[in-house]
Amino acid sequence: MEPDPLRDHVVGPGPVVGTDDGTPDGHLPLPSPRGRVTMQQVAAEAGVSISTVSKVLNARYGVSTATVDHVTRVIERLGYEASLVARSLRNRRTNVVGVLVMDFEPFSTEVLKGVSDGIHGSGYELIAYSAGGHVEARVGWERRSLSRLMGSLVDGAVLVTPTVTDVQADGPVVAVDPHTGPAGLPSVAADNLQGARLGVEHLIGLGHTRIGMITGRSDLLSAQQRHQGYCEALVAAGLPVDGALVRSGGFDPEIAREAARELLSHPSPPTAVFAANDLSALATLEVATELGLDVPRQLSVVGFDDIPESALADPPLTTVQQPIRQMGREAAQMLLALISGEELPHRHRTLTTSFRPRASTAPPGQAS
Amino acid sequence: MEPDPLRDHVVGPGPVVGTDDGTPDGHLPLPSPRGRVTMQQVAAEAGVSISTVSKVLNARYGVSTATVDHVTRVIERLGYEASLVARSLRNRRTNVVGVLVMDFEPFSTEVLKGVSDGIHGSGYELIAYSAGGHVEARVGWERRSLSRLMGSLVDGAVLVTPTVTDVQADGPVVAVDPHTGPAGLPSVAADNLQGARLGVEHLIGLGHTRIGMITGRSDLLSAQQRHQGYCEALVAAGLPVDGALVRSGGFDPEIAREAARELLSHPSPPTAVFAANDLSALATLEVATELGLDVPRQLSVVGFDDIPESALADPPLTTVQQPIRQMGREAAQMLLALISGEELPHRHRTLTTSFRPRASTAPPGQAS
DNA sequence: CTGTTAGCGCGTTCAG
DNA sequence: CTGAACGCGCTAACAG
Repeated sequence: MEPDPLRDHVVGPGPVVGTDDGTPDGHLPLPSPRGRVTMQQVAAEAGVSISTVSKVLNARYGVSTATVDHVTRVIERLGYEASLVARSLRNRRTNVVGVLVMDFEPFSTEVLKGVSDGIHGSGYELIAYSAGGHVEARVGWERRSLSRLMGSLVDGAVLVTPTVTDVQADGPVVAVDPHTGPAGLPSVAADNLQGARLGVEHLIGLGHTRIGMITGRSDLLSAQQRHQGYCEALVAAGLPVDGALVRSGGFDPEIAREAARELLSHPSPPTAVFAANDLSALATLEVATELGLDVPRQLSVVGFDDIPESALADPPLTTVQQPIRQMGREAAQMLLALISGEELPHRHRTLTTSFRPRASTAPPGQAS
Repeated sequence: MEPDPLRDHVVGPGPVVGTDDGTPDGHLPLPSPRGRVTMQQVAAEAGVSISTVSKVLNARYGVSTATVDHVTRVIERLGYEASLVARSLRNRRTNVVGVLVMDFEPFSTEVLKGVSDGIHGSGYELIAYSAGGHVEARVGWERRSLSRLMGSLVDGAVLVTPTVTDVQADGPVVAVDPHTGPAGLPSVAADNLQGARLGVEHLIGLGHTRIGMITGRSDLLSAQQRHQGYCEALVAAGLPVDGALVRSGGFDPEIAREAARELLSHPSPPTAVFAANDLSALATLEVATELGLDVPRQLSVVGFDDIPESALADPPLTTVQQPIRQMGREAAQMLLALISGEELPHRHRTLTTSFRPRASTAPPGQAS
């Protein structure tokens, strides 16, 4: 525990680690014995055959204790570890589950944490994969990812906000915040309809009558339901549903920013905005600041999700909480059940949402 | 945009998707032609050979336009996508970078977001891998993970809070929040020493004289430096450094909770606690609540990290901010440079920290 | 008890 | 212009 002043103890630049066996131009990537230790090398070093090493690794019967000991020692010394890839190619089972996301943003990473919780202690390892937000493949990324991973790298997968509904699951797959349409995949979702009503009713309760909305990715059930909840709450309060106050934000900060700009530049702008997710709400807050609008005195903003970031906003965002992390946990449990061939008690799980008042909402017209 | 009332449109339980071709007991996992579409099938369907399909996929010369067209169509129709695993095994390059973490907790997921930002538009895909917090392998998990992935699945890796220093990098590797000891790996870190001083000086400035600390994982440079900063700040203010007020929390909520309990049950307990990371600080807040202590009136708490969750705490946590996400970005850039064989301008990058006052600190003795 | 052999799915020569 | 053959690292049958 003796604190030692090692900082900046830089031992010279040294040779860069990079492509040490310079394969000049991707011309002939010879399988030169690089850093990776393979079974081949272990076998050679130990003076046994490859299959013996394999047997030792997998604790198969038919190997003398002496050999086991010897090989084990060599493995230790060489720091050998089986290549996940090679093993996956050979075996049907990999003991790895995947979380497939379009991008690593707050929602998907919260789900990831939940899935991580959910598989804890199950002996499974976890891989999260993102196709990198390639623009060309915004629709259908999950089919691509699934094809690339499922059945070879992972035993099952959790799909976060998939863009299509007809993902022919070649294996155990669970969707979180699923696509709209006849429920195909087993899924976990929040009660978006009720949540949206909670959020909008709060604004109505404060006295707002011109309430705008920035909607989400129109292909997602959640986005549709949040929009529907918005409409229902307005109707229930006897307020008109004005299409001019609704803009699409696509669950995307950039698009939402543009939507907010349009909404707030309206001749008679809304005094409150309900955003379909927190990222859009946060974007709205930024736009409001740009336009010199004071939140919440001149503009109220309500989000949806309650991602951790929303509390960091200025002002802290009033939002509708959905238990994202728990959704991940549930999805993990369903997935594990599917993998082990169990019957699911329910193919679709809906968790309740709750209202989280913070500081981005207030009664209208305090500007005067 | 027509909201449609599809919720709970459950189309009956239906047969579970599970192990459809029931391999009874893992006995003989025959390579039965399962869901996954392979090149073999594409070739058969298109009436060409496998290699032709491969050439079409990789846009190689030597295939007639007609064939290309035909094969492409079949690929489309079958929804074929090359298996990442098989391809990785064959090729040296995979166009995938990895983020290797011990566990998916707030810090590592923030780094993940940063890396994701950093590789955006580079054409690389991103995989995050966690060995699942297997208890047996708490030390040395990174060597294991690295061996399993590097050189076959990923072209390079970002290691988050590695436990050992001698990771013989068989390839491009960058560490975030590195291990203590002579700087081996290229790394990205925050100025922990200064940050810790900022946090403790704040407490001293408020008038605290009995300031406890919950330290971090003693093998990490960051933890050591934060402890050192704590000591230095006390000494600089002429305060005694009391070992009885220091407990190890190991950057782990459970351990930290225990440490906090001990610290606060001390005969003459500290009036303020500086925790080596936010997770520990959050645990301390919980313990304080359990013990009926009012924060910040009876106890002040300062954390370190500024993970998004810290603002959600009750009360919102005063902490030292380190730019975690940016650290991920920097690490990604360094990694990409290493992969493409460039020389690094600097092997070690240190980012500055800043103080984030929130509501978990106040002058001492307001309880009276 | 140990070594040999045959692929897993794909990319890449090298002959037809 | 196309197809057969080989090997990436590993595992599971089958011989020795």
